[in-house]
Amino acid sequence: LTLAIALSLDALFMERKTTMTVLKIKTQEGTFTAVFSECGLARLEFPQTKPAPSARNNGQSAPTSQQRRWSRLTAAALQQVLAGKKPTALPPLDWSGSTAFQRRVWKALLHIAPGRTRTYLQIAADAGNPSGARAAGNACGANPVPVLVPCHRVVTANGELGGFSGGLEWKRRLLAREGVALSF
DNA sequence: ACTGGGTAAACAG
DNA sequence: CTGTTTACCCAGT
Repeated sequence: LTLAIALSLDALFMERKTTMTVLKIKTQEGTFTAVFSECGLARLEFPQTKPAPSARNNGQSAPTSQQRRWSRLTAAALQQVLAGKKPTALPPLDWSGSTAFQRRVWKALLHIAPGRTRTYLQIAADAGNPSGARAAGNACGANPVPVLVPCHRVVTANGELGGFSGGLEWKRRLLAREGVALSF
């Protein structure tokens, strides 16, 4: 019963899936891939070391002028965070499809200043669930816009690094840029 | 250093 | 709804 309802809702969502445009963003650290919807930046991918996995740069619709503007905002913000600074502006973020808990977690991440860290437990509390540290970790792992939404500033309560969707090397590098002393 | 119980959220079936 | 999987935490060995 509930399964059937879930399936039909899913079908509805699939039906109104918006077209995404994919743009490359060059930095000193490599070429990032940004995916824009009509609502804003939906995803940011780290430079791909190996092949070209984002298979679809081909059949995309041309970026709107708005999306080109968002792309410039994204590029500028990216440079600033990579330099260890707080970005002066962010593009609008498309968090559609995420849960309320995830959005609360991601919003809390935006309040962590460069050079500061916060634990999964603290983020869970920020998001309104003090016993949800593990769930907060899951939400961080599902963050579609790493770097700009600084999930790399979240570490474990016992002083370890925790995980990182883009690979722990990136997490270490980003924290080092911000002057965070790493003891691992 | 390791283990086990507690805990929450997303997901597949 | 049940089971499985986590980027966790804490108190015991």
